[in-house]
Amino acid sequence: MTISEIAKLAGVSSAAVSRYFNNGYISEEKREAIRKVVEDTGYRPSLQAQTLRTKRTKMIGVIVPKIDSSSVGRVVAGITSVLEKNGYRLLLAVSEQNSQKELEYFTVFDDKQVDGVILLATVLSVALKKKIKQLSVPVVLTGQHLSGCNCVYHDDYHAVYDVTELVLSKGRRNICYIGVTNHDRAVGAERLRGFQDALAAAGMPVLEGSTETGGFTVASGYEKMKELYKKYPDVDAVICATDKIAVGAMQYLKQQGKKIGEDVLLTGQGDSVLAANVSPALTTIHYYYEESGRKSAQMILELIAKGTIAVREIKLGYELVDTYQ
Amino acid sequence: MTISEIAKLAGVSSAAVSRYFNNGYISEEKREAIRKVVEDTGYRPSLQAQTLRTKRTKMIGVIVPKIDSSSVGRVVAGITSVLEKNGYRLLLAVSEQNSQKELEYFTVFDDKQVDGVILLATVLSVALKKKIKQLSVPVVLTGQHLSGCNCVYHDDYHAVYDVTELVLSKGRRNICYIGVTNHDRAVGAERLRGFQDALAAAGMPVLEGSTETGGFTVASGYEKMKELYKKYPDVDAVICATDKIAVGAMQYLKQQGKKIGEDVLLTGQGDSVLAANVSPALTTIHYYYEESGRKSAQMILELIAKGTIAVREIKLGYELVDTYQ
DNA sequence: TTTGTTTGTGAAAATGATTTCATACAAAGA
DNA sequence: TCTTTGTATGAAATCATTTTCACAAACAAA
Repeated sequence: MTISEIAKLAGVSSAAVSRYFNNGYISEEKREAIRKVVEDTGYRPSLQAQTLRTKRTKMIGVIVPKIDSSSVGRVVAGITSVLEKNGYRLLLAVSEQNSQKELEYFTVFDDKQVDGVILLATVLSVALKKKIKQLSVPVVLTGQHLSGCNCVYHDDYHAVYDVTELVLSKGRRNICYIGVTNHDRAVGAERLRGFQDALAAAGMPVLEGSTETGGFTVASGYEKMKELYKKYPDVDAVICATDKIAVGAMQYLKQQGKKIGEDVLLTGQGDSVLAANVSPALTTIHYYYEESGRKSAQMILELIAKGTIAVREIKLGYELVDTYQ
Repeated sequence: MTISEIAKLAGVSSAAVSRYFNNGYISEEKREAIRKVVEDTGYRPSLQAQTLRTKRTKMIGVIVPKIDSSSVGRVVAGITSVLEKNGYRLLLAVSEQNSQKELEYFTVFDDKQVDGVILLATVLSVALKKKIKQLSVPVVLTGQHLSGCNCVYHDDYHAVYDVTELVLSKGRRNICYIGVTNHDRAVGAERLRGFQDALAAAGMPVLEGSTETGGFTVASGYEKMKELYKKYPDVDAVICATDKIAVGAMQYLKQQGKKIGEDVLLTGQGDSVLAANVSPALTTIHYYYEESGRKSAQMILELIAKGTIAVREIKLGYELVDTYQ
């Protein structure tokens, strides 16, 4: 079924049918005739043809570092909920934390494949930043702050600052930290800085070699905890950059006979199902992942609708989930 | 940059340029001229126009019940890996376990939006089955068996049969079961049946009210365990349909002072990160989720390439992960 | 020499919509 | 009365490609 067949059946021109669908001028009489034919035939305009003509694909490209992650899942859920209400669809690309792939997907999306791109970023390489600036479709960055670029991110710094203060307030003094690469500004650099500044503000030195850097996995948490423990057997608290890392650390400490929550306080971040169900449950930080997804989606739709708007950088808050009360 | 501009620059017709890209007849001389111009301009054909003309979108629609799930994540990762190698992209739709939405997405995808659909199914309603049959693009069903329909699924029945035997072999006799709705054939009905048949084969009765049915969440596992415990305070093993459910059950049993792995054996399914990191680690079943994704993707690409082929129903195996040795 | 096959070419049709344009009528305002 | 404005219409152009078609040339087989 094409628009001209519908037009013929309704006794009007194809332009009239197009106007019928796009709120153009159309008399009540013809509107009714078209409505009837459309209803009878179940006709729906071809999206491909619309796209070719209007240059709008009604799709948003979403690039995620990995799919099997609770934080990513929550952000995507937020994005989906907004896009759906607005008749947009989500084209998913999984970069597998490979910056080369990330760039490739950007190129693919630039090719008028999508009307906008939401990037759940980890590492913002120079090449990536450059690409973002020169992309022909609007971009929203989620999870990282990049000044001059539309983004929605979390207050990682203050979150970790607060959780470190919390640990200090419980009298802990031998505090270690397990984080991730500084190339990841939000999860790596900012969280570490929050830890360091909170210690400094309390007049405590950051102990030599008391911070370790590893990957995003349980296994990495385990390994890094092992190394810390060699250097600091009297460690009484460990702040971790993610829940998974904290769970790995917990495994190692338990093996050493440490009682978590008593001998050693352990904190994660992300408020995942995992954090709530290890025992004892992890003290963790709840970030508003769904909200960041919703905000990102709203922002990209706004950018598409209004062309360029003033750059907005949205910082979301957090909640402390304290299980050691 | 359009194909005719390229043609003009290369001194050939637009048809020649099209043939250049699509392996049609073209002389060495012109091929070289076109190659040069294409290289200089960085021209890439418009996907929208190609789609309109060829009716091929180079996209596969993937419908998932939810995104924040480790099993779904793993299947999608498998799908992505195969699609990517073949120049296809993945259009993701999240049904949020809402069968109405599932149907809607099917309709949207049917509209020549995608070249094929992979459905990670939970409940196969009559309406859904009907829709699958009459869809104009090929469909592959993942995670559920539907005879006469291309599908990739797991041997849920024997997996649970085996794990139940394992529990029996450890001398347990008061065994309960927490599952999910029978409307989900694979996770609900088949797994329960495996449990029941294993008991029957061992000459044991399935105790009155010893099987509970709830949702897919930790909270549901907790609640259902509570109810079972009221009826069977001397329960010595609980088989659960998923890891999350098992973790919920574990929480309740621990609160009752039960030692997991001694007083009560507890088994989950899915071999998730969660299962490995609660303590004690859950005995669980590893299903080949990534493989099911890869197989599904291969199948859908084959269906697209060759038109209809003989229906294939692929059953994948499993591994027992026994932590109570 | 004729016939057939393979290779090569560009003009033009086709894909299915939106949008521009030219035109027309009626009502409102000056 | 004359001009403006808003509503309404369909023919035709447009979007960027692939595909069909008609036609040639080259070469082999009959």
